[in-house]
Amino acid sequence: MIRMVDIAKKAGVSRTTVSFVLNGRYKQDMKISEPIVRLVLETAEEMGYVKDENANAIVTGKSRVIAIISAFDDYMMPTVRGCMEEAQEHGCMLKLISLKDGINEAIRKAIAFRVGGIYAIIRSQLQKQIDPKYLQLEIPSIGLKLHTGKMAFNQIESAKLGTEYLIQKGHRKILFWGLHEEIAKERELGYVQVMEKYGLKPEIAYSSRQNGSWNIDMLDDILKNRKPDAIQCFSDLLAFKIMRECYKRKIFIPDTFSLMGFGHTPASRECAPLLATIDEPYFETGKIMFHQIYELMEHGTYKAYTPLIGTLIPGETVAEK
Amino acid sequence: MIRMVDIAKKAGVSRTTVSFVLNGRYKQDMKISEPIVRLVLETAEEMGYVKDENANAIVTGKSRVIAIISAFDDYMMPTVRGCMEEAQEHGCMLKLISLKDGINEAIRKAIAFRVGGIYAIIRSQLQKQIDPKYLQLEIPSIGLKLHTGKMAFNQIESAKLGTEYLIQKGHRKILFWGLHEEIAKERELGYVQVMEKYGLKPEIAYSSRQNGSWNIDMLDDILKNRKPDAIQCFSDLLAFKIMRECYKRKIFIPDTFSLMGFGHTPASRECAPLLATIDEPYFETGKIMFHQIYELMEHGTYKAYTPLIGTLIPGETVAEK
DNA sequence: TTGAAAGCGCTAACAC
DNA sequence: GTGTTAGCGCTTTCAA
Repeated sequence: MIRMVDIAKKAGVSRTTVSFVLNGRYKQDMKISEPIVRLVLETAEEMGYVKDENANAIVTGKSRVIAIISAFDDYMMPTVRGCMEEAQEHGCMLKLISLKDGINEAIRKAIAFRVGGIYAIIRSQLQKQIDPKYLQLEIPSIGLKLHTGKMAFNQIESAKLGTEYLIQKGHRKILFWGLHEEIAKERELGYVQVMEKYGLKPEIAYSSRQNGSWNIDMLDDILKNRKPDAIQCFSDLLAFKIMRECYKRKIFIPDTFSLMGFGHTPASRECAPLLATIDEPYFETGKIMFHQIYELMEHGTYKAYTPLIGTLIPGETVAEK
Repeated sequence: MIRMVDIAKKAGVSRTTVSFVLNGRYKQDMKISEPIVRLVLETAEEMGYVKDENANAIVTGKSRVIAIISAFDDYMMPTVRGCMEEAQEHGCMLKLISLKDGINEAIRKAIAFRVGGIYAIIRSQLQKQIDPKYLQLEIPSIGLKLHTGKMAFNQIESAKLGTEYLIQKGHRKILFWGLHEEIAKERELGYVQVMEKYGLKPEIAYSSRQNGSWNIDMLDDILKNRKPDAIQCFSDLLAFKIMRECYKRKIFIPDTFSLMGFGHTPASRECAPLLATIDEPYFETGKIMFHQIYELMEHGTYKAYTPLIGTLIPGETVAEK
């Protein structure tokens, strides 16, 4: 591996000169003659010099590495990619740390590598387990303290898009199929607000959790008795369950009723018929994550970003009425 | 950040002693008294000492960081997770480098951080673009040189599982729907071998690429004239396309014909009806990736692993005949 | 403009 | 068993 001294030797200048040139400091403090600057730059290039960022970090005490601590569920790749690409744009790198050995061990690993910042995407349940000594860390972090680091996404406004779309397509009797859980409730709120805005009566059905999935036993009752024009689901996954049940019963969508999901999950792009849904901007979210932690690293503070609003993805499950 | 000297001072011993104790070297070369060992260990623990891995890497010239270079497509999260978890098991960390700025810039970044190893998951197209100077790198790497780093997966044997399953379910007239491309051809081979083993006549249809997807215009002809009991697709994505076309025509699956995919993509777990398919072990693949690069880092060589065979995922698209 | 020298946190050879 | 010392690749202060 070629070092600064090697360049200095070959170019016939001192190590300091090389350092100054390579760090662009010749423009400010130090005035180094144009030809020498060029000579050094060319020699470095020609020798294939690549600065050792670790040595650099040790001496400056500043690292451009950001640790992401998370369970890295399958759907998170776009988020990670967004964060990573934005990081690279700013000369930073991402180090991934899994929660496999617990949150405290994960933090320890981040410290061991003296990362410049930590972004944790973890449940508040885990936040509570963090060893207090890690909460007054010298390393800038987001997501370790309770109720920080929630990814910025406006559930309410995003859900509204779906309801607006259904109404615009001529549906009036729209049922929201939700869950008694925080995020589902926010989406429900968006639905209710739009319905009321149009003077329509909100109708809501709730599933309960049933070993990892949700129970949709009331489907037959809903279709036979409540007969909605359209069903807006709090999530794509629920919509898929409904689609499967309908397929079994040979009930066609959107012939019998229109269907709207939420999430724009990979399956919504492949299923038959293609599911109308709301895209959650995971990639953009990753970018924002980076900007937050970067601001914190650079200026010691970060501003809460305006939560993102999703995008309506029209599909084949919504009929024109 | 607390350092070794701080421990030495507090414990009243020398820096060397601390270093030896903390690196477990007191067991071999140096004999350090039991009470001192304990004293040092306790002091370190109590002061919340975390060794600086970067400083360590600089002086030993060995880094336990592995760079993964890839486009990080959405489906790759399980692979990354498998690799990461296995890495952590062995005290290593993963650094992700995107291909956003090109393969050479990605390699440069890996070098800049003096990573211990590089695993690139890139197309041979990109491998050809690599600056030759990076091919005689001092850093152990897999996937940079042409035709290395292919993830270990036995397409042929995995595809066989699907055909065997269809036959076992009573199907005889099975059509393989493939593509004139390498991986699809391997899967086709598996199908052909099983068909011949049972004395059945292989029948194959080929799609051609059509702006990013595949054309399935021959579907009607196949259903009307060739009338297969079952169709085995070279990939889930093709199966989904077929399912969508059938839905439009109100042709039911598996009533009219059985359908088998390949890949166990997220959509296959949600679509109506649930698609029978072959699981590609991405998580396991990630683990193997780690072991390969780790072996290379530790012993300068790695053995080709026996390619993994997928797992049959029964679904609702295959009927009992 | 340039060079010498100290220092970042750590390892390791060597003498005590 | 323990302390001294040099050195890893880099930055940065201070003189020249």
